[in-house]
Amino acid sequence: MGRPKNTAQRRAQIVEGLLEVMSTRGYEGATVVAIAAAAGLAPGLVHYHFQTKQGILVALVERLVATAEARFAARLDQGEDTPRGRLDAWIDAHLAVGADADPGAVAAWVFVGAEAIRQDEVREVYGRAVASRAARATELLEGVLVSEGRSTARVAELAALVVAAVEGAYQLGAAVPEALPAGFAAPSVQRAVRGLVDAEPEAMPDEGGARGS
Amino acid sequence: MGRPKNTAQRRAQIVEGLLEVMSTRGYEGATVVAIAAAAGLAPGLVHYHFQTKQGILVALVERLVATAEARFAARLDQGEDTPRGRLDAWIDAHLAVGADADPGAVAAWVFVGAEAIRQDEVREVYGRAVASRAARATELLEGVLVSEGRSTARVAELAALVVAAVEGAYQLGAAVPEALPAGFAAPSVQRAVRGLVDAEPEAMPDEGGARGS
Amino acid sequence: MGRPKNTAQRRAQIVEGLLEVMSTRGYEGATVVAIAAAAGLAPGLVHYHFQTKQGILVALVERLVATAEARFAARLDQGEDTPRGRLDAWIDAHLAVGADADPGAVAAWVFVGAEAIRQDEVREVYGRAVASRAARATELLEGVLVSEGRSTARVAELAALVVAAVEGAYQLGAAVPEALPAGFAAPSVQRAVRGLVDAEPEAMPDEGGARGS
Amino acid sequence: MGRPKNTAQRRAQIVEGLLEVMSTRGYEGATVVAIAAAAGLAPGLVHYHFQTKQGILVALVERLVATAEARFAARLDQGEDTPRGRLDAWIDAHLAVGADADPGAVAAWVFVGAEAIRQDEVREVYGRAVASRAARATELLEGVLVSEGRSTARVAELAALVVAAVEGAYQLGAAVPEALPAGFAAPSVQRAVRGLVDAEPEAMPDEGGARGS
DNA sequence: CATGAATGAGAATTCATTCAT
DNA sequence: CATGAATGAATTCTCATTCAT
Repeated sequence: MGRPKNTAQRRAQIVEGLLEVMSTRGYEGATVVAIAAAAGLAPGLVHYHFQTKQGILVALVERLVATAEARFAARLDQGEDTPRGRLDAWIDAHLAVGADADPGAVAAWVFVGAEAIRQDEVREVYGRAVASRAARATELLEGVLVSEGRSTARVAELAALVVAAVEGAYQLGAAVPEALPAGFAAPSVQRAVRGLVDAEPEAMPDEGGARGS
Repeated sequence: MGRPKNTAQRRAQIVEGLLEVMSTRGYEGATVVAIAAAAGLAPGLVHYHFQTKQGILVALVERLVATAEARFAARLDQGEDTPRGRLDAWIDAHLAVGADADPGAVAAWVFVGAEAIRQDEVREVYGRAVASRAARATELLEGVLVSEGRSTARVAELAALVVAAVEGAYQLGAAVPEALPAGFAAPSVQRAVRGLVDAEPEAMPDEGGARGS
Repeated sequence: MGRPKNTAQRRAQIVEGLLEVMSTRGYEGATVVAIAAAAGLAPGLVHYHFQTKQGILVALVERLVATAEARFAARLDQGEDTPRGRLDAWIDAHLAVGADADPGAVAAWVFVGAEAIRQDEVREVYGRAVASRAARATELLEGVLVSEGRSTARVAELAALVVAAVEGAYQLGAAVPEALPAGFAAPSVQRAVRGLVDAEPEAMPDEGGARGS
Repeated sequence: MGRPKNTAQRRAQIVEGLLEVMSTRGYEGATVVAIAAAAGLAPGLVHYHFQTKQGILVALVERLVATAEARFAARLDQGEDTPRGRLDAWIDAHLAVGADADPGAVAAWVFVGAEAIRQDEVREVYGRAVASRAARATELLEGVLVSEGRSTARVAELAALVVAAVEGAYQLGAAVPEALPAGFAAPSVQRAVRGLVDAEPEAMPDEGGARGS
């Protein structure tokens, strides 16, 4: 009785519409009418499924985070299951330009980052995404450091650096891709991380023992 | 006879007004009326000195670039005049949070980066700024690599990484500063760069000889 | 399901609003707010149905042309069906001040003519209107000339003169009606056209024969 | 003592500036800054010599009228001194496209005519110009009619028709010159007037006698 | 749920006019 | 007289949101 709800699908459609429009026009430039058109829906429907435009943006952040995590999971399944392999998979998931790359998503993410400065609700969800990403990077880096007998004292700092480099690569890639050297992407950062890990001092017996045993 | 021109001063005032407003409200949120108010001017005057709002943004990019370069120059004068000292001065000029730090400028720069995706004229001037920054980073890194007998083969890649990390640090610092570990800034990156340099292979006799002799 | 479209009706309303306001205030003086008020609509609605104000003007030109043609058709139905009767009907349709006269439309048409000098799109549609009017005048004059055994060599020139006189009468009638002698209008021009036709030389046997037999 | 006044020259310069700008952009489009630029003056000077922009328009009307009258006077000096010669000279002065023709002035005059509908002060001076033109046309036509022994009963109507045709030719010539047949101008109207004169009935003995004695 | 019209508060930009120098 | 900056009201156009159908 009654028609089956299709709310979830409609919401997803609208979020994709925002992603599409926002990747070239930014958040302010993504009018509700344009979002609806990109989603193939009538404008009025947008506000039936989302109370405000900001709500779509929040949903988009979650969608972008989920996609990146899915990419990581997919790469984990294919790659070597070593600490370094896992870290490389994570970097690759975030920077690769392979088949599942999405330049539009990169641009959209940059706009999300800018909106996070202005809108509290966006800041919150963006902050959670960054924090979760940093936590994952920390965990993966720690695995590598421990497995190579290095000190983990500075792991948070290293993770922050990696996350910052990823965000910065998004920004540059979206705005001025020609400014990046040809082939700059995952391999560059993977190599760099290797250098950073090697630069860490060896672990104190205690430290290594505490975690490794 | 006649009234003296004061365009240069007024333009500077207006640019500062945009910087002030934009650092918290973004570019779209920086209305001409708000800019004028921040500059202490009548709204109509803004368009007497700038044809369009975009023109103010372009002028702001130039102002931000010039300020960063002045900070670098100032640090060069105080620091050690060694390849590493110069590189550290550059990083410090771009990431330090000292007396001449300007959090507003950081946020504004992030918004500039986002606008560069949408507006061709902004992309152009932003692209020039990034390219010049990358060129400077390349030059300084090359100095360090050569002085330490390392290969310069990957210097462009390293420079891009450093520039990306700086942009990313701006983004994170402006939007979610609490996500960065306490004290994350210039020293972190300086340390990391040291690690990256050390990770580079030793220069081939030819290469090193050509430069080192 | 869904809300029915009413664009055609709203557009017509808005065009009438422009006609009303423009007839006394001109095109520049017809602000979108004034047009909306005259149409009994909210200002924002105007730009929902027309992308630009110029678009309303173009639609108005079409409306004015259509009205004049309808007046001509109506007079054709009532009058004698002779070449001269048709020509007189046309002149009357364009210059009469009877029950279906519209002084506002005359003033609006003058403003349209002025805008045609400045705006390409208006020039285009105004040019089409003038050309079609001239073509009709040519056709009707030719009918009269042939039926009276006159040469049609100068028919284009005569038609241009008649069209110019009509445009000029609009201009004078709208701006300085007191400058026109009492009763100046259709009858004057009809009489004058009669004189012009009579002043044409008789048709060459060939010419007359081809058409007149 | 003191510098010599150059007010008259400056006013003339400004009027020419308005003429130049207005001929392509219309009256509203002729901003004070643009007028000043066309006149080679500083914007502030304009309002020193004219209280309002409308004042410049009024002066322009006078300038255009004076120019046309000067053209007529010049042609009178060269042509035959017969009633028909004088009438032809007048038509030629108003419609010729010879060396002293000024397409810009024609367009400007059309804009003046439109402004006359909206602005009382312009209507007044435009009305005077039209009335004086009609009076002159009446006088010249009357001369021809009398000299050819025609009734002058309808002279006012004929004069109005000629003046209307001239205004209409300005309108069409300025907006859609391609709509006029090649060579349409003074000769066409001169020929037409000849036809109109011939179509007038012969004068009653009284009428002719009253004026001719 | 869906459609598309309606609202009204701004947004950037323009500009005649004024005025300090 | 001359210069060019300053003012502020008005203009077109945009758009998130609401709502009738």
